[in-house]
Amino acid sequence: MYTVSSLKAELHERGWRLTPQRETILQIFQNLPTGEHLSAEDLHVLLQQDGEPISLSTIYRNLKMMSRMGILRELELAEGHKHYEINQPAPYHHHHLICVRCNKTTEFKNDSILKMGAKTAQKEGYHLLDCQLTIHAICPSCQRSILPI
Amino acid sequence: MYTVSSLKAELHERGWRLTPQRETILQIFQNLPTGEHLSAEDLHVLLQQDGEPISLSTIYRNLKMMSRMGILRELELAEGHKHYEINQPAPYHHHHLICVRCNKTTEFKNDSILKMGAKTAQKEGYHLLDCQLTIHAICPSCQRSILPI
DNA sequence: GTACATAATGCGATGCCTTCTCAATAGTGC
DNA sequence: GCACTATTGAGAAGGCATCGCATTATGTAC
Repeated sequence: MYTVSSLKAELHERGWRLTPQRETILQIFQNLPTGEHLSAEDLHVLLQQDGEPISLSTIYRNLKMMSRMGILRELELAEGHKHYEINQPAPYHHHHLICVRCNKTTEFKNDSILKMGAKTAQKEGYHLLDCQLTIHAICPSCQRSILPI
Repeated sequence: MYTVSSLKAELHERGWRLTPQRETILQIFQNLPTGEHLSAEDLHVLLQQDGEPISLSTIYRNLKMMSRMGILRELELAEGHKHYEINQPAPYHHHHLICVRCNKTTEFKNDSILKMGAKTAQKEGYHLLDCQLTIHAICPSCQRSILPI
């Protein structure tokens, strides 16, 4: 599990600082039930409710930073804005099946996908951060409905 | 290859119409070299240069519609806006490796991923439209640079 | 412990991609 | 050819995300 002290170490390596805001954000994601993901706005509201508000600018900046460090995954689901979740190795690592009509999102696991992703990145000399298989499809219920696309 | 007449048939099934604009957009994507993808804006400019301008509203509407029909793939690369390309089966089907620092995007093929995606969709009763493995990583050149994240 | 350099925060303004509204246009079936 | 209505085009509006800058505060050196 990625800890606050490993975050601190990694930040210091680059001459950056550990702030209470960064620590809080990391902890929120660590305590989130597996497979739950938050948008920047969700996180903003959640923190206000918890009585430790963090400005939206800071949230956006740190979500982006933590994604680029490989700590978080940036998900493009179907709602038109990004979602974030903690980035975990197998066997917690998972992927998403999305209905393009009702936006219903289902998780599924498949460890060989992560292996393939790692192999591809390695072959090209890339340092892997995240690897997501996103399936766009139409769910059974939407297939039955006559509603337009 | 998906043709104009199959587009027409599929539109008519739903009570929709084949317009010159839709025909033009489909043809542009069909004639694009494999692996090239366009943003809405790219397409808009391209059409103006070709002397058959189509309004941005219409472009956005039809790109979305054709993605939801499974004709186009909607790609989330790293530039902050969507890109589109024609959706092709194996062995043309491919995936993307993206450097989160310089946004360099590389394609790679792996037919077993499409098979897994199809199997997953089928198992859940979904009608598959598209399946993309997106790898976020840091390219060799950016690993060497000292530049911040 | 104190002081300093500068990274990070918060606020509001700004930007950009995308969607919406609505009158005008044009496919389709009869 | 006519009626019906899906579609288009133009501009306005919306929403997510980023930027600029004054203020705050972390980490380091003394």
